[in-house]
Amino acid sequence: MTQTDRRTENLTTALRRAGVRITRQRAALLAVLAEADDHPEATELQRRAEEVVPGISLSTVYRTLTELETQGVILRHQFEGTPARFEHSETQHHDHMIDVDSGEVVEFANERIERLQAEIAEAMGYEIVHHRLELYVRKKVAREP
Amino acid sequence: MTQTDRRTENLTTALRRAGVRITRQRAALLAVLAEADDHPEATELQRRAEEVVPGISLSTVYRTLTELETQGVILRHQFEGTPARFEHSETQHHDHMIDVDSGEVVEFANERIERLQAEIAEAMGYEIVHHRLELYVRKKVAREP
DNA sequence: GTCCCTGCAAATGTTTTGCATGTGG
DNA sequence: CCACATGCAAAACATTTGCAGGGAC
Repeated sequence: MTQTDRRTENLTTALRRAGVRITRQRAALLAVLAEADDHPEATELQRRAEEVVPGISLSTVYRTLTELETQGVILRHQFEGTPARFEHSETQHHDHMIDVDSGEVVEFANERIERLQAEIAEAMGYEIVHHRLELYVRKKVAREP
Repeated sequence: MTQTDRRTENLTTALRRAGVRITRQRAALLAVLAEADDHPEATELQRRAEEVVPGISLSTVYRTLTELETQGVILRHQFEGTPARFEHSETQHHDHMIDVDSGEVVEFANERIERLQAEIAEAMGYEIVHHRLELYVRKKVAREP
């Protein structure tokens, strides 16, 4: 049993305890999400899940993603100009850089930025519920052409 | 002549030079945008513009907003869970805090965060095209109830 | 007068929902 | 078994677009 399988198993148990039935469709999506190290959108997740559950409908994919988001299992990102993209939330908090040319998503974390954000909110009488930091970037060329 | 009027007039001239015809609809939207100190969405801008140009269509509003964004006159923000919201871009760069309870948008600027972002991108071989920092916040209560 | 712009209606793309049927626990 | 999940089709929603007529310059 791989570590990913074990993680998925624990998750499944936790979800069941939370009253979420683990159907074939949901199990497939959980597996797909656990394996994914990119940030796929709903249709891509459907495509990947179909290898296990042919005919899984897009509505079910969306309904499941919403449920998993509610349960805190996954994160939904709305980057500019694309459908929502998803990732499992078992990793450390991080923000995203999006390569505007390739669409590739790179994760990064910076403790100082996090702290500054909290301070700013605090100073204005607010507390942060969540935040969103996205850097839309382009690969640097060694020298101007 | 107010300062807002003067700004709008200069803008109009600049846009005309850029080959953008200033129709009644566009003039109305420019005026509405210049006056607005909030972050209205397209339908709200249509509502406000209708006081000057009754019957202005939503397509025209969207088309104009896209054009003005291209010309660098306005900024389009896609906050979570709402249609796009717009603001004129004549002010200093800033980021946004969104009160999740009221939907109110508060602007803030922080030079250190800006610098950190640039450094992070730089360190990973990228340059920032643009970025997006949104703090979804809640008003702090003096003491837990 | 010439293009560009407008309004309308229809299309688009993503996501949600109503309903009859299927199935996990 | 039965409450909840699914698939399908249709709706919802924000935004864009094709087209015929109108207006800025």
